[in-house]
Amino acid sequence: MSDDKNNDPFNYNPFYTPDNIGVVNPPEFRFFDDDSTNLSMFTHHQQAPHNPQGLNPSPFMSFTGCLRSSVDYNTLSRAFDLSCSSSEVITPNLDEGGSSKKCSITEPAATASENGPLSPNSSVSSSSKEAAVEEDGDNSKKDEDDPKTTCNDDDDKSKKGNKPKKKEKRPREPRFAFLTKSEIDHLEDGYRWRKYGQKAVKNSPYPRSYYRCTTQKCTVKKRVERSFQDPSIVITTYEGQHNHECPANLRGNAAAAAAILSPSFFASPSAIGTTFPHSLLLPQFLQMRNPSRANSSNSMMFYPQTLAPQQQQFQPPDHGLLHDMLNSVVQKKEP
DNA sequence: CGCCTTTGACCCGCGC
DNA sequence: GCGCGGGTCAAAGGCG
Repeated sequence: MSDDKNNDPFNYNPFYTPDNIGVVNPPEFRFFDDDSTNLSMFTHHQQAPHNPQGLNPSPFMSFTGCLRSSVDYNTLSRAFDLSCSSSEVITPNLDEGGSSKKCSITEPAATASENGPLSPNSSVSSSSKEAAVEEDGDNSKKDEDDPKTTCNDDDDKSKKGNKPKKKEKRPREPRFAFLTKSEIDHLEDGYRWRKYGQKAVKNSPYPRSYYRCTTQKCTVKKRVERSFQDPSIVITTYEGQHNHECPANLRGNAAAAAAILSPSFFASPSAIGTTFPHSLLLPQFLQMRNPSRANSSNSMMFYPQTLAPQQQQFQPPDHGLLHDMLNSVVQKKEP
């Protein structure tokens, strides 16, 4: 699937957006979201010229929002809605003719928000495959819901025993990938994760680790892999939405974080006090505030689009998750 | 003892 | 149909 009819893997740039993906101005960073059938690319300008809703103008707010709920469209919408003109979601809907559907971020996000930010049922209505997964909480997600209890009796051999009933294709939840410059693979983001697998990545000396949120009923997963071309880059892919409060916040870490982080940066105190996550953000924050002090040990990657793909030092993983996700995007756009 | 990581095996989708 | 690779399971062991 990731087989690249794409381009030269060594010159591949997942952050390169051909024209029809959407025009963006530097500087910016982007979030990639992929549910394997719907892939969305979020672009966000670092400078929000206008903040109509009085929301936090900081680009980090977007990031924190993403981390908080991983793929909380509602949060994203608010975060990115700093400037409606500059935020957009490109959703190539592979199921519907395959042509990229480009829309304002308010569209999918608003749909989600109508149902509540964390409601697993927040179906994105029509084309919400991801919502379908979460919502009919039944056992379409056999592994998420406490695998031990759900795989009851007989058919726990779901592993080996092929169920007679045709299994519908399990739609994947939307995903977001973050690139982080860090020496440690598993970055602390405030949530508790349990590692449930590790796989070698093809053509990469670095394995990919699979984590699941340890909170009950929470289906969020994340995958962590390291770019083999730039080992200092950690690619973290979140999948799903947290349906609970960030444990770090509950433990009062948020208060500490809020104490450290200047409110002037985060115009919305509530955003900090209740949801701001995590030590992960701190280095980025420090780097932002004082770039000279920040070394590269743990910093969020931003991709100024001023750099042409060929100019960028960082070469994303050829066979990583981003590659997969981006492949679908690029392939969509190529006739 | 509870929680976590490790790791080999298994499942499944996809391309050939 | 087969092989490959990604994703997941679950037993075993480690650690605090």
